[in-house]
Amino acid sequence: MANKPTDSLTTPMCACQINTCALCEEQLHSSLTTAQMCQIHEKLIRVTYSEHEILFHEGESPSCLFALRAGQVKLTTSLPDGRQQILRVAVAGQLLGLEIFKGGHYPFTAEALTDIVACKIHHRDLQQILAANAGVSWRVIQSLSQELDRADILIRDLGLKTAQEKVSGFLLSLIPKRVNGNDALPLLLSRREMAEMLGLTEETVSRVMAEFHRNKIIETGKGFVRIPNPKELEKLTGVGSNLPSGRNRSPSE
Amino acid sequence: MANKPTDSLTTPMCACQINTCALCEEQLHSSLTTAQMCQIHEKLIRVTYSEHEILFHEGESPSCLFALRAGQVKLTTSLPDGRQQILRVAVAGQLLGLEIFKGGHYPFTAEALTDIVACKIHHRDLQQILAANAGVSWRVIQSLSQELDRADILIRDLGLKTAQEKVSGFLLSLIPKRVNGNDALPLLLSRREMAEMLGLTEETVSRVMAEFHRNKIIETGKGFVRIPNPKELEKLTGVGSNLPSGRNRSPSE
DNA sequence: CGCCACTTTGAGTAGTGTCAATGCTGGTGG
DNA sequence: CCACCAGCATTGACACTACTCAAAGTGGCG
Repeated sequence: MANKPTDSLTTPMCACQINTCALCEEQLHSSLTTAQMCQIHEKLIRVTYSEHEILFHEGESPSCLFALRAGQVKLTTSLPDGRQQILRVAVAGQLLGLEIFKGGHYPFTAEALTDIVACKIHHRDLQQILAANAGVSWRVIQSLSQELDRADILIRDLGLKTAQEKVSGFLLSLIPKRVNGNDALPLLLSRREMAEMLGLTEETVSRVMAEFHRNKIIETGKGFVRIPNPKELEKLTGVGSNLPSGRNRSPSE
Repeated sequence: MANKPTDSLTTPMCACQINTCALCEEQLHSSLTTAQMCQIHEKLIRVTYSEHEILFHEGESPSCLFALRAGQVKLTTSLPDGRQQILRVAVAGQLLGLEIFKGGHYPFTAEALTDIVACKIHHRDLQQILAANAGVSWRVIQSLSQELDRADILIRDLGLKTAQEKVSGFLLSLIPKRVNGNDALPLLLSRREMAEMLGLTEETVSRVMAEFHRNKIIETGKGFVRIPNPKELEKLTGVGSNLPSGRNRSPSE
């Protein structure tokens, strides 16, 4: 198995489009019959959004869950006075809106950072599917588990790190798994948005980035960053064990 | 050292203990046969821990998932230099260690804040159970969904709130749903631990608490707080729409 | 060309962290 | 029983990070 997520193989064995949706990728093929998958696909609705469009607002009554196929979505929550926090950025392959299972309202606003392709599904439809297909449940559980893990890392960084550490950690997170040293990395977030993610102000982010630039640790440009030597940045993240001056005292003697 | 797995087998309808474990409460009864439930219970191991005992350490290879039956557990992660962050406090009824489904290692340390009673289950056993019982999967999904929701709230608070707002928000979170006005609420966290949860220092927490005390907003004592008039605190949390001076500028023009 | 959004830079300061000293409390052992 | 100690909490003086306010630079687009 392990066929490419691209629509490569894609023998559309039925009216629906097998193999084209995040909810139905590799890991499900083994556990579902074709009939089951078609049944699922009947409930899926292909949708697209343009950059800056809102998928849904915080506080709205949830109806649908999304499986992102292409593009990135920014998830934000805010305090009543307008201060805004980016919770995470969802990328292709991730599920979005899983929080609705707890009932209540969407706990955040979802805004397209790029043009988006997604499959959405009514959450009661999904609930039925979950009841019938352990494989889908398993996929959902893994997805949630990973989101929670990412959330925990952000909590740690927000709680413990200095501005420098936050920014360098964020920049490092842009580097894809397969390290190809010197490429320019796309940076979809503005300074303000980076600030909203890291619990800083845009001026602080800008200053830290400028300093990194001066020190030849990064090269900046509109919509991208280049990180010639990630090791340099790692020394500044706090997770690389050495730090010049932590914001919170270290409890280790 | 750590655990004393008191495999106390007691009571009900079959050899296993129906109705006594968080994994198997009300919502499951409808969807599982007694036989199925017994099958699950066979895999569960009743364990107890004393206050301050460690259930597992960050970075350890995960073997088990826990369902908390009684007591509270503090989940912490830290940077290599020792700075420590409390991610959340798990209470009775919650599942603990769900993050292991993503594979890898425990992403946090779990330490008993009180004496603990829990059921633990090997994660491959649970995986089998999940594959066979949609009802259990559903329960796990809901639990994860709720944890994620709580994590998001902490992210928001860490990113946006001032020290005052953080502390008042934390204090309000101690009030149980069923409001019984003037009772003393148990406070299991020390000042240091509150600080580790809120991204502050213990001195700052202490000062804010002292100020609240001076202003007659709270009464403090060893191991408890009293909040005579929660409305007063709500005015200081930032979620109550009015705030004297937010730390981050409000982007709302 | 001029407008607008975004970014950068500067000067000043509020809010927290840091360091240090003291007080309080509960447990331990002589 | 009390003296001692260790851990937690409080308080003060001071330092410094990151925020605030302000102004100017940059680049895209009608």
